[in-house]
Parts: sequence; C-alpha cells; structure tokens
Amino acid sequence: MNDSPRRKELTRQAAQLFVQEGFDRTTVRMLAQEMGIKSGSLFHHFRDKQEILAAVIEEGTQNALAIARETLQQCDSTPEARLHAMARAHLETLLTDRNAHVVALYEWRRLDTAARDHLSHLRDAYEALWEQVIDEALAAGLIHGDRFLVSRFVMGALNWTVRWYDPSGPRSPEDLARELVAMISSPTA
Amino acid sequence: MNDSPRRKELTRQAAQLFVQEGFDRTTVRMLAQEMGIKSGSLFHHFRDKQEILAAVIEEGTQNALAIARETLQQCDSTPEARLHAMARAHLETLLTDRNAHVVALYEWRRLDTAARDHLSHLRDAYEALWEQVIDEALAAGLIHGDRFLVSRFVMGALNWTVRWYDPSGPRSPEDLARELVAMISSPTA
DNA sequence: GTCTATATAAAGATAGAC
DNA sequence: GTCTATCTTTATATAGAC
Repeated sequence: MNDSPRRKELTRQAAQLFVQEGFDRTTVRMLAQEMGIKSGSLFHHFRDKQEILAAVIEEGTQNALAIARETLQQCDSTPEARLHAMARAHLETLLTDRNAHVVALYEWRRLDTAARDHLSHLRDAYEALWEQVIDEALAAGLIHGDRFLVSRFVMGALNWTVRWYDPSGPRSPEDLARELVAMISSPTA
Repeated sequence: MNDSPRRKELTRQAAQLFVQEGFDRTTVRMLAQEMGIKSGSLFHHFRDKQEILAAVIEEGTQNALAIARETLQQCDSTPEARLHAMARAHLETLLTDRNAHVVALYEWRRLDTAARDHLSHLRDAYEALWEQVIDEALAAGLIHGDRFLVSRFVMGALNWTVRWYDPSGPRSPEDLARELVAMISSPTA
C-alpha cells in the first residue's frame, strides 16, 4: 500500500499481538483496539489482514538482516567471536524486542503465496549470512560437521529459545549465545 | 469422554490435519470430512474442538514417552549411544509419522488451562528422560556446558527439523541424529 | 484518517430423527 | 453412531458520513 510512519507504527503494534496470540487468533478488532482506533479504520492502512502480516514479517526480517550485517562488519576478529556475535544479535532480536522477528520465524507459513514469493529473498539473504559465518567456523576447525545440517541445528537451537526463555530469569541473550557457541565448539581448536 | 477404538482412529486423523494446517485453521467441517462423517457427528465423540486437540496431544506425548522408555531400556551401552538413540527416536516420531508428536510440540499453546494442567506431567516425564540422558553425557565428559541450556538447545535443534526436513531428501532421521550428536560431542572424549 | 453501521461469510456447536 | 437442519456467535471486510 504505502510506507507512512503511521503505518510503521501500526505494524509495530501488530507484531506484538501476533507474538502474544498468534496470527490466526488475533482478530482485526484486537488489532484496532491495540492501535487505539476502530476496526474499520484499519483498512485505510492495510488492504486486508494478510497485508498486515506481510508488513510485520518484512519489517522483522529486514531489521534482523540489517543488524546482522552491522554486527559482522563491526566484529572482524576470530570465527568464534563472529559466530558468537551473530548468535547474540539473533537472540536479541528474538528475546529482547519480542516482536517482528519472532513473527517472521513462527508465522511464515501463514503468508499467502504472493507474499512468500516477495519476501523469500530477504529470508534467504539472512540465512546466507549465517551460512557464511558457519563456513568460517568450519574452515577454522572451530566446529565440525555438515555445513547444511550444522546451520539448521544452530538456527533451531536459537529459534526454539522463544518457547522457553524467561526474560526475567538470570540469563541474558548474551549468556545463551556464549553457551551455544561453547556447546558446539571443539575445545581443541 | 471415552476411549473407544473409534475415537482413537478419529484422533489419529485429526493429528494429520492439525500438522498440515495448524489447529486454528482446521475447522470441524474439515475434520469431519477427513473422517468421512458429517460435522455434527463429530460431537458424539468429542465434547468440543478443544477436546480433539487435547486427545491428539495426549496421544502424541504418551507415544513419544513410551518409545523413549523402550529405547533407553534396550540401549544400555555408552552415553553417546544412548544420546544418539534418544535423538533418533525423537526425530522418527516427528519426521516419519508426521503426526501427534508434532502437534504436541507446536500446538501446546492452544490448549486451554485445564488441558495443560492435565497433560503437563506427561510432557515433564518426557523431558525428564532427556535430562537424564544429557546428564549421563555430561558426566562422561562427552559434552560440556550447563545442563539446563544444553537440554533446551538440543531439543530446539531437534524440534526445529519439522520446519525444514524433507522426507524425500537424502537424509534419514538417523543421519540427523548422528550429525547432531557429533556436533555437540567433544572429539577428545 | 477515523468514525458508525452493516454486509457477508464462516465458524463452533446443538437438537432431534433415523 | 450418523444424519440433516439450524442456531448463535464471531470473523473479515465494505460504504459512506465526518
């Protein structure tokens, strides 16, 4: 539709509800109430409910991608440090904001075909960054195994944290990132 | 309600739809059609839609628990072999059957409070088996790290396979289990 | 850009016959 | 145990005034 600041703000609020309730359980009336408007007004900003989801997921993936690029640019040291920085950045977008990135991961299946086609290149770009960091770690002998499987296992371990992580608990996203890297690293490297 | 063989069969069919479409998107009419009956007849077997979900999740968790117990009883060798056997069993219930265990993991949040209370002990028993196997591996020096975090990272890596695994691809659940154990094992152990 | 009012469709669930 | 028929509620989405 458009790309106004208003729409950005509404998208941000929608993300929060989608995380809390899930996309299917979130009604347009709930969304409108969260935004402080009536349900009819919502459709001035978005064509339909699907478009809200697409906007949230686009925002979440773009943000994660931008942060990951920045992280890798700033952290130009060992493969271990870079892997740790990526894991930390990933966890922070998932666990601290608790927003659009979570929706991008957990509600991707709810996108219609057109939206998936439009957004898959963003997701692919983000995953490509991960594979690059994994490759570096493999090449350095920090970790071992199949490139494809290691990437997916690591992403799985990280993404599943959304299900059990307690923000009020003793562990920070950085703690988790450190422990994960330690878990898969060969101590002899 | 009851526990007839008929109800068991209907539960099995419901599981398949819940995996394919997700619980919220699966309508009682879809369920009825899959079962070869009309939607009104469904409520002879289940009080409401929630009860179908609870039946599926109970079945999925009980089955996973039974298989895990059997696996650990039969595999009484090294901590590495036991860890591998558990991972393999877990992946097979998720990826080969593609059924009730997937629903148990991915639709748990959709259970109402009463059902969660009733089923959480089953889930806890299953997770306790995992922690036991993780503990053995830690004690043997096969893996390193925090007991709690290692368990959750491993479960995350395994559970996330549902999202990307291709049953028609070259890798078997056993391949995945082997690679995962290799990824987290210290080669010096 | 937001409102009220409402159209339209689909959902979960029930009643009573067979 | 299954059917048909239907009630009731709730959902997405639209139209037109302000």
